[in-house]
Amino acid sequence: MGKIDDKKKQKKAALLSAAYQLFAVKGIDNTSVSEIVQGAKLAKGTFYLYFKDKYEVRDSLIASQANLLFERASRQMDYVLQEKEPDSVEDSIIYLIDTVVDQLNDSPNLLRFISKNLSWGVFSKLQIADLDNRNCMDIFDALLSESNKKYRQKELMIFMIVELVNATCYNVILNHVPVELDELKPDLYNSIRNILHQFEVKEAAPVI
Amino acid sequence: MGKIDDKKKQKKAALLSAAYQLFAVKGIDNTSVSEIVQGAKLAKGTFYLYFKDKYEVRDSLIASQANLLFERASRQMDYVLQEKEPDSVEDSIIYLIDTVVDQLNDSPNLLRFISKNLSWGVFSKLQIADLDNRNCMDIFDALLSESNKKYRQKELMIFMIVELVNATCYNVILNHVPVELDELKPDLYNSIRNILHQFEVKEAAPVI
Amino acid sequence: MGKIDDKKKQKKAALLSAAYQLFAVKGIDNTSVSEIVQGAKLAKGTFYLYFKDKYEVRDSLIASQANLLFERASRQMDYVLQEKEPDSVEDSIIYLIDTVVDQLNDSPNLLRFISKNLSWGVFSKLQIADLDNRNCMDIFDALLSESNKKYRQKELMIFMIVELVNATCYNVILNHVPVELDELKPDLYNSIRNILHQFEVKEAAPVI
Amino acid sequence: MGKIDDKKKQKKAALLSAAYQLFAVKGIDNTSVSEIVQGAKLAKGTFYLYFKDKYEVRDSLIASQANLLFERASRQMDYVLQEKEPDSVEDSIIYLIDTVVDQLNDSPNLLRFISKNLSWGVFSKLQIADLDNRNCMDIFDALLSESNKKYRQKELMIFMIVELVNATCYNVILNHVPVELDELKPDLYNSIRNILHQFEVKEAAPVI
DNA sequence: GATGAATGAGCGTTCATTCAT
DNA sequence: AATGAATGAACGCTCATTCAT
Repeated sequence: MGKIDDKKKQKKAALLSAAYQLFAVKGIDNTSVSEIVQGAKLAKGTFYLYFKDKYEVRDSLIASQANLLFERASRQMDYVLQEKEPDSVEDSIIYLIDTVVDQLNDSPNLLRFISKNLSWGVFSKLQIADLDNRNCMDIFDALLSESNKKYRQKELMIFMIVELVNATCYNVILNHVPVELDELKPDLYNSIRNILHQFEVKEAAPVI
Repeated sequence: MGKIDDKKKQKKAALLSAAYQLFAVKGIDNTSVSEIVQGAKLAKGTFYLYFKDKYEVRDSLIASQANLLFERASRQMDYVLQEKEPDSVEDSIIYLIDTVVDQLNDSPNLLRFISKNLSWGVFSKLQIADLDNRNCMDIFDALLSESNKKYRQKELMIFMIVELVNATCYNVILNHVPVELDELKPDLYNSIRNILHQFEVKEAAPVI
Repeated sequence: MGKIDDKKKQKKAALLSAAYQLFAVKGIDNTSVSEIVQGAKLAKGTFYLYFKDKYEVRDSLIASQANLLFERASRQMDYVLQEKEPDSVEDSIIYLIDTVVDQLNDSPNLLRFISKNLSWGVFSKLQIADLDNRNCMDIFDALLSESNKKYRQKELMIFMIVELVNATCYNVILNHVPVELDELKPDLYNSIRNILHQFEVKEAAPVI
Repeated sequence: MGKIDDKKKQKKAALLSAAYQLFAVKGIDNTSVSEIVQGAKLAKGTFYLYFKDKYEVRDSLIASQANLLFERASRQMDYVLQEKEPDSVEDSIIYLIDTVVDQLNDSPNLLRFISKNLSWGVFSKLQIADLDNRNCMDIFDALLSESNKKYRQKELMIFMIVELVNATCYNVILNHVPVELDELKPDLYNSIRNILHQFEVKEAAPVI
């Protein structure tokens, strides 16, 4: 019966949602299963019907939240690309990042959760469910390969960009130091453009 | 009597040292007071004579470890500057950062501890005890003011540099992904130079 | 309709069988209702349609398992007695016991379960279903009354024999200490003969 | 300071005593640490200062209780032997067993605890602290070697005797079935004598 | 000042039992 | 009749904190 399955999904979602709030605010280590079930208004035992422990909840959340993040970013990009061809691949990447940054700005919990739990090792292999099971790296790759420019060490380049965005936005959005997000953006995006240039392979001019 | 004070300092130092090792390896949340006093070979009650709780220990450690880090970096720079004038302020800054990065590479515990606990808010106001009570920002400031170039929004610039270094080194040194430190350095330092250029204020050429 | 009753019997049998395996291997206290229904491939709630709790299952199992044990022993004896008259009642009793011991040796689970759960109080009143509702004591009694010898305190005598067999076989069969079953048997059966002699009432020779 | 050590010993003793009562009456599996500390009127955490878990308590109790049992039996024997030389080694062994049986009769908890927890494997290797660290088997051995008779397979013989005593006394003392202890003793001891005879090696009469 | 035995709240986890479906 | 999701009490165990010595 669909009714029961619906209720189960609701319960699981309630647990994930409660855990997400708590993980983002207090961190995983300072969040107890008791607090999670209290937040979800369920009995303690119910938690263990759905998850092995809180770390399984975290893993589930990482996947789903990153999914949401990139899904929304991807949808946004598709919408924009319908309207107007971007001037360059760099512009596209900046636009993609800007969409992500705006999402993080709208949801500090998402930012806190992602920053605290998403290491590069996990991030780079993350599967985005609704995008043909491609991982995050593939999305960047696809964007880059549309360019007529060549890039060396693409993974290192993306790594540097992602870490720079993540680290600076964390402080700026959550603590408002040393500047506000609006003030950061121009210089952040400029730096990203510089990093892209830096990894660009200049081919020798063909000899005539 | 100094002897008693000496003993007290020794005990406090023993607690700090034991806590530092444990915090770096297991994280604060997974370190118990019992483990700290065991490591310091002191009684459990003694801990509470010196610290309110383990979070006070963490705060104390952040200050002292960052102190050590910058003190060493500063000493190293002074030593080098005696030998040879650097070609430019950019070179000096890169050199300073390189010294810090090498220290972090030599002591993963230090890196783990600093990275996880040192927010920009704390960092930017950090007092370096043995350096005329100047804070870390002042050191950069001093270096920059020696240049004949002008920089806008110095704090934002330093913030971006520090966060980029911190975030990339954390992954590269501790997890060896996506590359090894030697491979990261050239591109990391190149990016830093780019950030410096980006914040450089080009003065209008004087009209003759 | 018989079909429904059949299904019910099947389910009850499945629960008993699953419980028996688990009780014998892990002991009652370390066996959960969850494990039993899992073994029986039934839903958790179904258990409570057939039994109040696992202790009722145990009681039910004791009866049925002891039943099986003695039924098989009895069948075996009947079969043998058809062939050849035993030399003496002692021989018959030893033969009966040997049959039981061999069954226990073939099924350590049965031994473990019986030994841990079958007290003398329960055993001595145990009804054997297919044997005219006679209890175990009656079987011994019948055997003994076929003899031309007289025995005093028959119940005490049987008690001592049963306890000696049970206790020694438990250790020897399950733990193989201090000897193996083959090495135990001659001395065990010899001791039983001695116990039988010991309880034999020597009647005064009739005066002529 | 002795005072603190005294208090510690008192606490450990209180825990052992409370556990002993509970283990004997309810069995180990149905006894919780909570109940033990409640019985000892201590806090839950205190339990874990003295024992790893309840199984360590059990092991400690087995050793100490068996020690007490045999120490008392041994003392009693020494006392009696001062008065009068026993007529034979068989008499000595029967006397030793009788002393043990009387102790078990006086303390049903001891009997219940010993019977439920002391397997032959454990028993046969049990070290008696105050008896030159000899184990239980050694005591029997020593008694037997004082005889001018020879016995084969001494371990098997003692095993059969111990198991017979243990099994019969458990039912008779605790459940008063099928007879009372006074009624059991003559036949039990007679059986033991028979077992001893049975294992006695009759040496061939020297040929003249 | 220093100790470490003692505490008890709170953790993660299990499980007998209930009950809506 | 049969199910299995849900419950919450109770488990074993840890640990920050206190306090008599």
